[in-house]
Amino acid sequence: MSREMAKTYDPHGIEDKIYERWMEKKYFHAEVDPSKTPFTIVIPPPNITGQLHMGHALDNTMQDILIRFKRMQGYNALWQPGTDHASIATEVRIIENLKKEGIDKHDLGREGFLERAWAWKKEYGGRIINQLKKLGSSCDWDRERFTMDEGCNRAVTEVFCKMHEKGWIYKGNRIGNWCPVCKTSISDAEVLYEEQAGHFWHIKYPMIEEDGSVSTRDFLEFATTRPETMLGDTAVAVNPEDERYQHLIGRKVLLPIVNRILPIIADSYVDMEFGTGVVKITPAHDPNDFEVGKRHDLPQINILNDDATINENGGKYEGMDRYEARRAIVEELDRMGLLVRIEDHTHNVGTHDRCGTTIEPMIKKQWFVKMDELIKPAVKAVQEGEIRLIPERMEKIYFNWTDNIKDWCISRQLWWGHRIPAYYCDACGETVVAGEMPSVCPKCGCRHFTQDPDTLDTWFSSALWPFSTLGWPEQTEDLKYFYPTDVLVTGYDIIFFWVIRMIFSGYEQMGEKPFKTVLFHGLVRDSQGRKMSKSLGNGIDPLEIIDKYGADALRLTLITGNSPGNDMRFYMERVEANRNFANKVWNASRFILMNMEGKTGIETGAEHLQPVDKWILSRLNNVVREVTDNMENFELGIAVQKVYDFIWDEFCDWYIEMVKPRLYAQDDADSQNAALWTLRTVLLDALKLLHPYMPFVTEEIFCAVQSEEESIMISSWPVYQQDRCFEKEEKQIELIKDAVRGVRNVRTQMNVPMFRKAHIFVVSDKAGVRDVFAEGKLFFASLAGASEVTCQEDKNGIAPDAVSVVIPNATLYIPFAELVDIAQEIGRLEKEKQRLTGELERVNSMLNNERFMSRAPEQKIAQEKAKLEKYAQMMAQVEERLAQLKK
RNA sequence: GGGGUCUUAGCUCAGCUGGGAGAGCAUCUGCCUUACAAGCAGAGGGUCACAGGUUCGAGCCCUGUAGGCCCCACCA
Repeated sequence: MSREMAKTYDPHGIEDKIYERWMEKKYFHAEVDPSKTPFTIVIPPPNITGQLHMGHALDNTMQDILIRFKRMQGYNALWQPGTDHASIATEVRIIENLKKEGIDKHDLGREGFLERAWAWKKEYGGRIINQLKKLGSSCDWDRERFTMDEGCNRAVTEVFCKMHEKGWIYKGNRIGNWCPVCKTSISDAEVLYEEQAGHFWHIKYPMIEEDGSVSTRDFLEFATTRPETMLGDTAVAVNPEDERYQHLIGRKVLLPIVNRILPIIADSYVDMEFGTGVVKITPAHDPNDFEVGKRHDLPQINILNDDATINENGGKYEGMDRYEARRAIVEELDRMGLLVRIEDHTHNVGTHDRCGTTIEPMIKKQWFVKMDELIKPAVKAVQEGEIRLIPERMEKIYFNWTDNIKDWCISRQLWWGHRIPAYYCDACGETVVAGEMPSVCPKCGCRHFTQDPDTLDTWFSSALWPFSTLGWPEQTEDLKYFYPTDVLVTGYDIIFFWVIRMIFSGYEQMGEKPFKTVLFHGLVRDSQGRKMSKSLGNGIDPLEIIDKYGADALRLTLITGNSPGNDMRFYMERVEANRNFANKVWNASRFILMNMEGKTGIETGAEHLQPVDKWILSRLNNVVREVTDNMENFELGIAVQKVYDFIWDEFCDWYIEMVKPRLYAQDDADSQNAALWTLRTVLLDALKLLHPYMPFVTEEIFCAVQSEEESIMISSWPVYQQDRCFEKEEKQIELIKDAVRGVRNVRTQMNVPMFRKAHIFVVSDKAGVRDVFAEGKLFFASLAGASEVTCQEDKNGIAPDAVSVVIPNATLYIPFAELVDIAQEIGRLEKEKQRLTGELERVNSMLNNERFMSRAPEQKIAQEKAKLEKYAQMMAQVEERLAQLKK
């Protein structure tokens, strides 16, 4: 039955071997089965550029725990895996690589570039999948999907066309965030604001006199952080309430350098308190100014090229980089005497989250998704509890976003991604949105079209992931059966990017929520609380941890001491502690196997249970119920902590120790069988509870102990059993545990490492208590380290110098002479006496030394005198005890 | 400016709907007891940030104060 088990658990080799067997047996695979209830999780698809990091490890461990738990509970558990094309992240990486070869993406052309991209996907796309496998993830790999595979492409096109038809996708001229390096627009969510030291340039524009001439005396002063944008100014604004400027509203100023006449307008957007209360308005290069411009019907003058150099509207500055132009313009203004002063000013600058470039607000024609209607069911779902967010506070963050929702810019000027299914007639320019290139223009009959060159935001396809992976837009059996999914596990950092968009997409396309629960986790930080990042070099590679300590230890570390939505710090010490736990479980199992070896009557054990056996079974029963409850409520860390404590503390440190005398004695087969049956039963159930967290070590042991069920991962989850509830025995054993702890305390206090012989008298006026000890004599004595236990009603016959231990309803007495191994104790005391003699001599000689007494500070003398007293006292005690013992 | 969150043992953190103050690591003491020294048995260590309030009772609920972290918006 048992194979050779090493003294120390070594995950090397074992994990891979087990994972292979699971794969071969197809345990991860789920098929539609109407007789079973489905439980579905769809993986947050990792980027194909990705390498497994701690965030993935945490995210996927949580999912794997839930999936394994539900699978064991008898659900038809599907964990749908796949990867994300990660449009811009991947494109940036490929461009970097091309750069190393000295190639620009435009040299390759669109087709050539895409070829490279697909080659990249082929080479690296599978890497992270293999890394997920090392972690033990029980995904249904037969169903692996990719956001740009055929099915997902169909889903994307379908959604785009449907929503366009509905008028919810539109193309508009809007001011948006432009990255001059990536040369693409990006959504608001992709902008990171950084505080940067900059300047505040105070500039004045000359007023235009009533007669149309340029004033040489009157100027209007304002401040700006981006002086170069003045090339695109089309107005100057003041607050309509501002008394200082009331009289100027409606008059005009001259825009220097460009020599354009600008109106002075009134708009409440202007803050009277800030700066001079005057703002230059550049509708084409500032989002606020854009809005002001629309309100006042101002012209929009774009002054920048796509690479942020000045365009033809910048006159002599054409071709200059934005920052160069800034310098030059400031100089020129200074020469003209229009520069008032320069202040230092730190302000927030928007940067592109992928490349760090300062973004430039630009007016571009982009595709947008209209959000106001679309978002409604998504708000309602969370409000009404149709979708549950864990922890609950995420709802506030969720609503904070939905309440301030803006239309979603979905077009990107990139090549790697889903190309927008819009076609423009070469002859008349008519736009046709369709699943494929139209053959004839509905307007002019021309047969030549050009497809929109832009691709979609990468989150557009991710938003469809919960149903596109199940076959949508086809109405497949999988879709009907597995959708809506049950839980989504993800980090709170992508709640806006992804979670919300999946929710509204699910309602819009499927008419049904994409998942019932969203379980959020936080970031995994380093031991100093810093975000793990490549630039800091403080990232810990999960694969290295797995290699050194095993996936089980890593998984446990990520799950314990962590609660939903909170960040956690990663400590190597905790990995070690959890590796030790795996080893503990291993050794307990080894012990049980060794004792089961060659025994035949174990199955009859259930008929002869003793109180201790009932105690541990009852405790297990409670743990089963609590752990199951915790897991149903997604309290994974709490659940596994309970399993950990049960196994280590109650099962190993108490039950196994209590049962040893019965296993070693050869005279009572019934008792021994009962113990072995209980050991095996408790071990197997405990392993099952632990399996979702530590799949490998539990499987390895399970297979060694048990051959009836072929794998722990498809075994059935333990359930609470009424007939395993033994309240009376629980109380009894708790009493004995108290007694044992009490005796051990005495032993430590009296410095008696081991009793050679000790007689413990249990005195209680309650017959029931005496019976408990009488019955548990054997293991009580063994745990307390006594050779004999006597239970009696009163103190009669107990030596007067006995040491007492008080527990509820009873007092234990240990005769002093028996407690102490006299020879050993005398030896110890002699040694102590010797030491004290030495100390006393030293102190005495000090205090008798005249020079010391005259020179040492009083404090020091007092100190030494106190010592003298203390030592003398100790000496007296030692001598007294020695005398007592020698008698 | 708006919102969130945290402050519990030396360190890192659990503590669900209010009733026992906990874990891991670290520290100290004693043990090579035939499953495990990656172990066993003990011990020390906390006015649960501060101030009020609700309650028979508060780490947990309410108000305020101080400090830390995060998200959103972004004032030219």
